[in-house]
Amino acid sequence: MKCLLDADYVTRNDRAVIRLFYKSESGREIVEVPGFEPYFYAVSRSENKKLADEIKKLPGVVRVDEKEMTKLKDKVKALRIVVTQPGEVPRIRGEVKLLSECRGVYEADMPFTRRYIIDANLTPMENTDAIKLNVCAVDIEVHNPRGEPNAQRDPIIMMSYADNNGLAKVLTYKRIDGVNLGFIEYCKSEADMLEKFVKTVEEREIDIITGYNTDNFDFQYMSERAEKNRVKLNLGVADKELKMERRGMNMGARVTGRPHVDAYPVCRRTFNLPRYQLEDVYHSMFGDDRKGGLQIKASVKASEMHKMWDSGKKEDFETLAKYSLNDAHFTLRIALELLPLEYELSRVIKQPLYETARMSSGQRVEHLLVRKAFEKNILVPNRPSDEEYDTRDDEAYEGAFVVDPERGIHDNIVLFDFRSLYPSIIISHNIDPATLDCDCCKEGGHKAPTGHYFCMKTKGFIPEILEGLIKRRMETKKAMKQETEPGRKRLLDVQQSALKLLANSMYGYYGFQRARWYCRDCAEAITAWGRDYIHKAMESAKKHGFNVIYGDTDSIYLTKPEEQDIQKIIAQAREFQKKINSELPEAMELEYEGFYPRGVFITKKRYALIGEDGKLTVKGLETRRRDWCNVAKDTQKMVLDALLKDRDPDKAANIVKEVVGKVKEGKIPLEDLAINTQMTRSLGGYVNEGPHIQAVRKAMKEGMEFKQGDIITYVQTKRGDSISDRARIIGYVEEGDYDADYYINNQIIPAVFRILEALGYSEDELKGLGKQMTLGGW
DNA sequence: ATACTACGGGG
DNA sequence: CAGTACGTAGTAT
Repeated sequence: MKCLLDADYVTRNDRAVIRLFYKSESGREIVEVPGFEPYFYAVSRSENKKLADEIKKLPGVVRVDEKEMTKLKDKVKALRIVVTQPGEVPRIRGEVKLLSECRGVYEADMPFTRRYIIDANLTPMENTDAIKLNVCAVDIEVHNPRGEPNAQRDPIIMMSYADNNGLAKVLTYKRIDGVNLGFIEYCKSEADMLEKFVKTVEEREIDIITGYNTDNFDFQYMSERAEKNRVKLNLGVADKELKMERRGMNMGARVTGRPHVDAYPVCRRTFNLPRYQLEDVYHSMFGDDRKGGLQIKASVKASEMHKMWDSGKKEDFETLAKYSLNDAHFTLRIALELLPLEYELSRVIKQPLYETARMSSGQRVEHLLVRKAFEKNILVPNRPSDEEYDTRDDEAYEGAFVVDPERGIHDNIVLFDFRSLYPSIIISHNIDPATLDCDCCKEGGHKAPTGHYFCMKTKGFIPEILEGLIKRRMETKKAMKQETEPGRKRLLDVQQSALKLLANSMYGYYGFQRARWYCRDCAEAITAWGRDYIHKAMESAKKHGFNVIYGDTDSIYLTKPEEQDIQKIIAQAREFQKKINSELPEAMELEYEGFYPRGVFITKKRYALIGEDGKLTVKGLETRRRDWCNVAKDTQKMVLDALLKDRDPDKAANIVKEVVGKVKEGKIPLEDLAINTQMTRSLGGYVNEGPHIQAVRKAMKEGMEFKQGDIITYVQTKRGDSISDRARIIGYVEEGDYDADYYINNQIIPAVFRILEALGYSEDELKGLGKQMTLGGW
């Protein structure tokens, strides 16, 4: 019994060798597989032999043979081009593309290891119920006296570690008299600390490394510090060095053989929260229960950290160490909760955990399809070119059904989710790019409300996969009901959720502009059919005496203003749900998603809800970004609280007026007006120089230095012509020297008006200029 | 109107 | 390293 944790390849004697990293009951195992050959496909215009002969002449080509494949609706004899090395593929595919007889190349952009896992039909992360995986969490603290830490200058001061076998410790290299914390392991230096961390991972036989934002911060930072200290971060199995790789615009920290799972992107996908700071996520999952961490609350502001380190005080140092360890504990607990689903997704998609834990829902679907395409000899469509992407972007369709909300505050809201609707529609109407407007069903196909039709004779590739997922889910749910052992039951529950996730992503995939199997007509047909059902559900809700206050794509929000008793409202909603589900086709289901005591609805896609536990769900309104000043962010928060917690719109409006008044009087401290924006490129690299760059240019004349990657903290002053011209680095601004109009009109009002406009307030009124003039007033 | 630039988490 | 996110919003032009 084995569990495939990871895979990569190395090149030996100019040949690629696949390495598979397993964990079994008896320990670790690395299996090497030589002899797997890189290949891709080409399709000729008409003469396969002519094309094959030309390809065979190209250097690096080992051989060319024919393979019968399905290309969308057609059968083609594709040329399978085997080459010497994975790295040769880009060059050879480019040369093949240029041949006049070549119509197109396919599957020439698939990373070698992924190709192997598919072709060899491997499943990663099997047997995680039987083989215990050792999981650790890591967190670092750095010395950051100048705000944003800079790895070239600021050392790591502490590293905390916690694993699922009970070891938790803080590594650090500063000794302070009187400190007696059992969990501290003292190191000689930063370099020694880094090495001790690597040693810990090795000795504890860690299989999965987790952290929070470790892709873009901790490991990136460790990696730079290690280089600076001339030590190697050989965290991987077989002394493989930690490798930072570009994944889109983000980084990924890759540890060979011990998959690194950054819990942050996982949380982003799994939960819908207003913020995703470690503390927020922990509390939303476990409430105030701190048993996962220390009993002591130790919260430290980022800006205080270096002071606490430098002070040399026993208390400061202890607080810092406890805080650090606490974060590792929190991360570990969050990760242990989320990992089972990630393991399951890795199994279903059949790609390594490191990859699947970073995939968006569109990518997950795509990899599943690529795998199934291999099994069915279907030629995988190419990813869209930039031009094709732009075309798809322009043809963005009015797909989703969104009802304009009833603006304002609503009480006692019941939310139903209609998501399984779309999978059912795809299956029952056989919606697939290859069944779309087929030649055989011009009469009698599945006629969509959009005018297109879908084949009745041949089952489509995607509907078939979807049906498989749903059948599997039904079986899993059935088994779950019969299962009595809690551990096994939980496992089945995770399995069915993974299948549900994938099934529910299929519709979105058709409309996903980067999809290989993108199909706008399919997506449109799905929503068109969906509208019929959602309308039906809404009508039925109305008959049951509910108000439909809002609906978007697959969800409906209901209220019953005349009923005060919450239990009765929920009971009646359940009754409605039962009724509608009895009328819907069997596979379709309206699900109860939750009850919200209150919500404020503004426009489509913009609303805020408060749950029974006091948690806010905010959609399309948030200004919690570093390029908004604190005054704007804080005012928005106060407004939402006044509306949702106190149900008092006038209080909300008065808060705004009060803040606006203070801004006008020049009473707001500069730090609350500071705007932070990253300088993402070097100075010469800008075509348009926004406020932060112009502030930088002025400060440079005064002798300050800036470089790419710096976070620019600036204030809008009164001095200058345009907005950009008036921006100044905060250090060159006196208290009170700020552009009140800018802060009112471009920060505070935009942040709150998008909420308060729904309640009938005018901008002028919020600015304290009195009620809006009506025409009658003239 | 269109192009460019930035946000998120982490300390 | 056979691949380079995402969806949205403000400011400049």
